[in-house]
Amino acid sequence: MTPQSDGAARATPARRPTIKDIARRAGVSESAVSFALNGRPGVSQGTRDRIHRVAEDLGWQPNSAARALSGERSGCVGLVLARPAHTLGVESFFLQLVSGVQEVLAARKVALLFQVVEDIEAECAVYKRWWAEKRVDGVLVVDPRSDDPRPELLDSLGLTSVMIGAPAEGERQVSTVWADDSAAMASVLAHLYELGHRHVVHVAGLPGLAHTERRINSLRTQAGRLGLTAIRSVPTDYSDAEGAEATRRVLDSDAPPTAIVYDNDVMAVAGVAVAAERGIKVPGELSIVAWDDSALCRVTHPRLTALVRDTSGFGRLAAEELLARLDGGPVRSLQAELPHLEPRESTGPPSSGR
Amino acid sequence: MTPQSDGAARATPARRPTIKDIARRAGVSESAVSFALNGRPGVSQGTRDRIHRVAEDLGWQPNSAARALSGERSGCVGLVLARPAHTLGVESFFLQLVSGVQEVLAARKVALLFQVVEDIEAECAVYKRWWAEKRVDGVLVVDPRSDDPRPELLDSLGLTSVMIGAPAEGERQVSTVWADDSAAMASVLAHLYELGHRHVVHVAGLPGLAHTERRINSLRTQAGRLGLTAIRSVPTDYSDAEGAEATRRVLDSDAPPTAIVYDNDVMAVAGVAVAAERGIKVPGELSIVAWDDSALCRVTHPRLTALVRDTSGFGRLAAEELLARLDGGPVRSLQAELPHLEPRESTGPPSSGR
DNA sequence: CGAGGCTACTAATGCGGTTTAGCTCATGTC
DNA sequence: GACATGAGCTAAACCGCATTAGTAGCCTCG
Repeated sequence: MTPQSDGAARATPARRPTIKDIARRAGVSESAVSFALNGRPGVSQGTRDRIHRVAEDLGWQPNSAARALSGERSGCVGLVLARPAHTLGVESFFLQLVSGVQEVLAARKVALLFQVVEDIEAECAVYKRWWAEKRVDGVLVVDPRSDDPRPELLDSLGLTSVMIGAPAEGERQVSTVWADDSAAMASVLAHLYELGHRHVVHVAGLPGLAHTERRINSLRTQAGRLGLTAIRSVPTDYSDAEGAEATRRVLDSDAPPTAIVYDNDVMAVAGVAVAAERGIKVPGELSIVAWDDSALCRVTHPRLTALVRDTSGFGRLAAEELLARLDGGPVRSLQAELPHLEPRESTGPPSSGR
Repeated sequence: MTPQSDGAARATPARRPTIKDIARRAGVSESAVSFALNGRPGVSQGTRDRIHRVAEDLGWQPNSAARALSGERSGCVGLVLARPAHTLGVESFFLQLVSGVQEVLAARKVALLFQVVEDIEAECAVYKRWWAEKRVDGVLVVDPRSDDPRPELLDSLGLTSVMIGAPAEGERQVSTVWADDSAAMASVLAHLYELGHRHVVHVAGLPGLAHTERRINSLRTQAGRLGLTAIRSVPTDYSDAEGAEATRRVLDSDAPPTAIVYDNDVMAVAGVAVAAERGIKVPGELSIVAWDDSALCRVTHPRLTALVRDTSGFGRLAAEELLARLDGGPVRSLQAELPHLEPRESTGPPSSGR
């Protein structure tokens, strides 16, 4: 193969410097370099400084593979998203979460391994493989479920992990970062109650997810407390299609609600579209609340009242807890800041006619 | 620290099996195991089969660090997203792209390292660090710009890479996967022209991006060819806010257009909201086209005519090209399937009054 | 029948770090 | 002045795999 015809040929790139190079230039042994660069005792301050200077000069960075092989850290944490491909990408939640996670990880030079899979079985398989390959030091786990198999698996593998979204069940060595969905639901209902709504429907997300269950339960409890009569939750898969479908069914029922709470922004927007389609005035004849704020909620007409969460802050919190755990910290359960309701134009008093 | 009080303590997890374990169980040397498991010659079929069985039994997986250290592959590719945190997460483009990328990578057991940074300088720093740490074998690069510094950097580092979105400039060793934005813009304009529109505005994306420039140029060319009179492009940052703002300015001008083409779905939806706000009928008084389809385009009222691209297919194509390059394939420039227009309810003939 | 060649395997080395054991020399102690 | 001590450094082993350089045994052939 001639150099000029080989598509993959290129000028030899600069060689990566190693601690051996540093040792030679600084006139010390490789071990001294390792000690100095890792801040361990065994080298004088003078030598230490000299080694640091040389390393800087050479632009040395530790070879992550070598470090992972000898030390026990790979400098990498993982995040798996189990979602069928077609439901991906509409919600802003994940990218925001990830951007928060990154902020914290990047500061500590920890990389994030990301994988999208079809279902939870595939997700578990990924954890097993990552563990066997020693690819990650720990993982962030999203979408906790009621009766979730993952904590047990992660525990048995000894993979340090942080669950994002629901408090831990049982005695697992899994930290948790969660938001108080119950209190949030209570604040949404309080808002609607004050406006005069007595008949509210909750278009919920996937039934298996822990936070869905918590929201549904909270809805029941609050309804009892406030003395609301007709309330119920309708499960969906979070897609715009099912959100619209659920809205149609609910509006077609004998006693349609005066307000609907949607478990994500996409479904809420779909709900607005269905109302528009039928000539139902929002908020005059129907009030709408979206769980999770995003640009979406601001581009509809009317703009949507939404439950605002600091999603990227949530990500930061989770990443910090994971790093703390990797540093030997205890298993903890951390609660994120309580979401607050941002009233906009999609909620108002119900029309007296109904 | 006593075991029972140590939060991080846990039952010793199963030890990872190594090729040494396999060698012992199979009664051969470690090298024989390595040969057998990597499909190299030097072992008889019988021994090969036996080794494979033992490896299977033990649930062996290659330690990625060890492999990266001895072989030259890390089994990992990278993707950096340079976006200010607040503009993240609204577009469906990236998650869809990533999900396509994953499909291909997962099949080959290649991991994806993902990073979100603020700007292109930080992006370049990440490439340098990844290279120095030998963390990735190659990278996928998104959001190509006119006058992009990244191909040169990647080339000098010798980091195998695939640009997603624009054909390569110059003589860089960088493959490209791109869509024909010019032809796509032409098809959008043809559609509007046939409906009778002669005055079209293009609410474009970020001015520095290569595909933005291509779309703008194509708009000019086509306008000349079709004999459209008043046409122009307005740059934005892709956000709903700027999309709405641009729409207001355009509608307030002396000669408002009869149709607007938006460079992404979010801005198009924002445009619909502005029209609704002002009581302008869509498509009666204003036709709207969104570049990129998503759930968003289907939940508005009316539903939006959109330019549909197979985004996850795009991701698959890019990932395949990257793997091919890593296997020694030549630098190529691949064109993705031409986007097609999906006419929905937001486009129609212009009102004669205008 | 011995040289040469092939097959099937083993031993040894290296990748780039970390870590343990050991070594040298100056210092303090009684 | 003999001896323990500790600071400051080096040599060597090791992590788990890939790879190169053998080596032993068998077959072929002049």
